Amino acid sequence: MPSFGKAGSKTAPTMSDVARLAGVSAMTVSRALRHDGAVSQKTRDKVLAVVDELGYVPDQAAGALSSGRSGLVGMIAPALVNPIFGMVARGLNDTLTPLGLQLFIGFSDYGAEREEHMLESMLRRRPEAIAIASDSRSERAARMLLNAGVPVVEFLHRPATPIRHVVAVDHVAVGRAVARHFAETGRKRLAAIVGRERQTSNTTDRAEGLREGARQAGLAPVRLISAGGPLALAEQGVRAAAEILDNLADIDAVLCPHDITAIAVIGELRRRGARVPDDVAVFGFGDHEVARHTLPALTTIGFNAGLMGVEIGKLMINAFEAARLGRDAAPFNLTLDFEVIVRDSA
Amino acid sequence: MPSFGKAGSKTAPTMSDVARLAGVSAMTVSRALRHDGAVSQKTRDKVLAVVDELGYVPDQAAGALSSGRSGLVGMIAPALVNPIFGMVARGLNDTLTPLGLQLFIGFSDYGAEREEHMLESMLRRRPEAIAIASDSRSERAARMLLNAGVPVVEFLHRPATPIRHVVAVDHVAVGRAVARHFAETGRKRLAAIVGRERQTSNTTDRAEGLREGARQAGLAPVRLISAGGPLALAEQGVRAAAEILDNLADIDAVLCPHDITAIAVIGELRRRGARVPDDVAVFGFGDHEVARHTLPALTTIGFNAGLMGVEIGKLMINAFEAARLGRDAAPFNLTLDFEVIVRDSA
DNA sequence: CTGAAAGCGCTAACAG
DNA sequence: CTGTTAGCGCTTTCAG
Repeated sequence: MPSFGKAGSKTAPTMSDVARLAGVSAMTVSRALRHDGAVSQKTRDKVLAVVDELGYVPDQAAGALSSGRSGLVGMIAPALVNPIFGMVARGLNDTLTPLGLQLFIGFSDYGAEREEHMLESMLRRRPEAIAIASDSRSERAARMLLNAGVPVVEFLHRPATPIRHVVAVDHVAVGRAVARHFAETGRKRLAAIVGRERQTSNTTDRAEGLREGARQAGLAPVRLISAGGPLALAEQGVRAAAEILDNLADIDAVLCPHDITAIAVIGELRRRGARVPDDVAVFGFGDHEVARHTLPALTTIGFNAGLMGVEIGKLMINAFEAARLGRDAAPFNLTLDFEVIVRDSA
Repeated sequence: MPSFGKAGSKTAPTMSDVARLAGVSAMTVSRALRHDGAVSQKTRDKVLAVVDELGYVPDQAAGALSSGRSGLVGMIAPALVNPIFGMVARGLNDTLTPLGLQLFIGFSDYGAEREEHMLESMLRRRPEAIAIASDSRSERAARMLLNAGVPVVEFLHRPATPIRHVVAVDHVAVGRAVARHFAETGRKRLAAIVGRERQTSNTTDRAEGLREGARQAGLAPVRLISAGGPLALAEQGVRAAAEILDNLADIDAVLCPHDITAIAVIGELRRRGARVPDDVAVFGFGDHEVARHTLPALTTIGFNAGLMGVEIGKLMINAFEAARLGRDAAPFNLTLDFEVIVRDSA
């Protein structure tokens, strides 16, 4: 009777346990399991039978250490509860899985400090590529990204000085498109809800576009409503609606950071007696799956978040290929289309 | 000038590089970095200075291999886009972070096969604990969980035969509570939207409770509407509403698997001329942040998903502690409270 | 408080 | 097609 490990011990079987029972070397087990190199069908079958019998699961930490490939791709996003990031993650994951790569996700909770921490713990795992959507970023985090030595893809929002690759939506253009819609539908005094004060983010970019558009259309200057802090999406809407009613009573159109926020704005506005869109037109962002079902149905901006994930993945694959050939992939800058979806709220 | 690695090479600095530059042994660097054992303040400072200068980031694969601790906790959930899981992840993550553990998340997309795959790739990383919410589960997956050798916490739904620990909501009780509400508000013919045919899941459990409650209240037998497949939440609602209008015209109350589904049901019902709640009362699940803001505001079931994550984490910590003492943590079975939140849709 | 030796479980690079 | 040898970069264990 073959023995491996101490009898009755709970330690997981190792590759040499499998090798011994299969009557081959550990190297052959390794090859059989990875479909690497050539292993005769007969040998492979025997190995796989033992693997199955033992319930052997290879230890990837050991494999990673030895091969220098962690099999991990990191993604850092501001929040998991924002479904846009969930969809991006899904698209990215689907693109990476066929390559044997796993997606490792971290949330920064919209904080530069937390993001920096997340990034550092992610780097400890030696990811083979990094996708990151930053809301704000510390200098140290930027430096880490620059020196990561692996492909970095910033997404959703194009930073002023990108690390290298970017897959984004042109948020300024979104803001302009929204301004155009508001102008065409007779709105005069626009407002935009933005995150708290920051260098620049997608909400401030859209606000900037809205401002430009408003100016061009000869409308009053756009008012900014700060949602303040990393609040839940709906909570931001409640605050913003209160702000409009209490301090910005002349506003007749508002652009929200997210559809969920827009729904809350509408709800709160209505609760306090204002009519939507009659008194205030409300514009969402993201075309969340419920946007078409609410009353009023949301006028919003749609873009393909899943595709965004897929494109991020393709960029990474491309960069891997370039690295394999000893080159650096040229910085790639992809702007995804968006769509103005006019429904009933604006 | 000290040298480490090949000049100009892009390989990340290792612990011995740090050690050499700091004039100490690698072991001392290791200790200084982990605040483990005793290192004089002076030595520690010197080490940290070098670490900073080099931008050294320890390789956790090596650490994991050597220490036998991966620093990872795995979580497997059906879908990332369902915000309930995002909130659980957040609570769990917050509980684990202070212990230096990272959460590694995988999505099964509501498929047993995918779940099995996810679980296997997760096991390769040797997680120190596993949280899993299964919609359906293969036998092999169940075996893997049983033999994982680390604490396993099943959550959200209590399976018929739990692996060990469970943190769940009593979905049958939820169903009964909903039936009670429907009965008290004069509804006679109830329906429940459930996932596709499966052994048992939280939607089928709630349907079961609804059925019991209806029977007790002397109402007609509950009709089941199969949402079919791993559809998006809203899409399920659209299908279900169509089913009601086309084939179940006498239904006057419906329980939905999720608030997002409920919103879609209401939207579609209304689009096709039915009134909510007058013709059909619609009950959601989850108390999503928008539930209180929609028109009509959603009547739904609320429970604290973040707390669920926290409790899962506490259970794990408890199990770690037990293991440290050479014992096995007794199976723990936690049922979280829920709340019937009556608003306008039912 | 610090260091030296040994090895975690795998895979790269050669041999045969 | 298969095996051997040598590490990967840390941490454990045991000395000092």
